[in-house]
Amino acid sequence: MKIKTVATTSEDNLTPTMEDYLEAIYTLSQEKRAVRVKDIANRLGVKMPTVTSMLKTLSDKGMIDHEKYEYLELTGKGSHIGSQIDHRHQILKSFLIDILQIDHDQADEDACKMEHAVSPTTLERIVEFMEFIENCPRSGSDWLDLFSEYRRHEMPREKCLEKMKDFVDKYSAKIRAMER
Amino acid sequence: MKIKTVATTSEDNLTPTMEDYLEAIYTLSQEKRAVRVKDIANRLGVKMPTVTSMLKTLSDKGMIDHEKYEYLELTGKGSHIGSQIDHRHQILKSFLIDILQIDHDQADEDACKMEHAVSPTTLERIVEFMEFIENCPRSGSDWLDLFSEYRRHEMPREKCLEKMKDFVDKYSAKIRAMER
DNA sequence: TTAATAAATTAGAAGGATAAAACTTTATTT
DNA sequence: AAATAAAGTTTTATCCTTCTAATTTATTAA
Repeated sequence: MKIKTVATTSEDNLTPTMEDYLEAIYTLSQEKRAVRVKDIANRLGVKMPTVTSMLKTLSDKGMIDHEKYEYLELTGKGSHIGSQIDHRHQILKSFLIDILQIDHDQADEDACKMEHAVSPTTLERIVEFMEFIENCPRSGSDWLDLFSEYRRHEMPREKCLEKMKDFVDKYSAKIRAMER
Repeated sequence: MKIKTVATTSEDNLTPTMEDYLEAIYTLSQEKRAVRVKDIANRLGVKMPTVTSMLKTLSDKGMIDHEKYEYLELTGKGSHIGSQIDHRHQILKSFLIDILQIDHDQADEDACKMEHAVSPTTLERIVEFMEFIENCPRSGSDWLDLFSEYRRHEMPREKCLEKMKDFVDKYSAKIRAMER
């Protein structure tokens, strides 16, 4: 028989918003020696009282150490989660910028929302996909350049043909190299 | 001088949750003649009173027509938004399944969350990227099959070489065809 | 057609995220 | 050190989303 262990506030079901706070605190503490309430508010685009009340919540959940009017620090748990979220953010941002060629600011904005939406499986698959693009001789960075041109509709027949020939030459050389 | 026009409930700032309801109602109304509160509740995994209160909100926003205890219908506006959200969902799902090769259920779950996170720009770029993969002679469906094998770590050297040769033959033929 | 059942709604409550206003504490300046 | 400014907190309130329990309406079966 299963007995539910006294469920207090301290369960670590974090909402996306809480994750955002942990991520912000994590990145801020990497940028400067001390994290201030004001900085968190600025980073997340909310007012200071909102931060204060969230700090209370995160304290109760054992994610941060915080004494009134004093500096705050992530606990081991909080730091771990903060870095995780930041990691997801970086992966998604890289995908948006390097593969989809989204501009920096937009990528950052989208990554910030997507980091809460994407499952671990999908995130891992995105990493594999980026690796695959990089490593497969048929894709790689010149193929991504092609995507860039494709988007701009700058792909007249002759240019395309020329590029295809270029590619097939290099590709054949690669095969010969492998055979040796 | 700008005068703010009496901002009542009827502003159409929709939260992601509201968008989910509109999408659910939209897809349900395509699946069956009448949409029932119970169906919406089931589809979204909430209880019926939650649906009732959201229907009130969406009514106030002019998204649905709904008389107590009677069937409900999307208005033009509501239907338009519902179909838009569904469209985003389909695009993201297709990307997750066809490109990233995520399984169906997981893709559906992720798409449902991502549909609120991804900007129009990024969504459009994903469409272009899928088109590019499909149309560029260097990628295409066999390249995606390669990704599938890559993921499973089934890419011994000989197999890779063999595949590369196969590809270069077909690719060369394609170039010759274009030159004519 | 009435009794039983299913569907929908109301009422009341709670938790999460936010902010304005007022207050307290800490830091800075003179 | 006192005065001023800046940072942080409390209090109070709102909006959003959800729920349970109780009630009402509609549908179905006897």
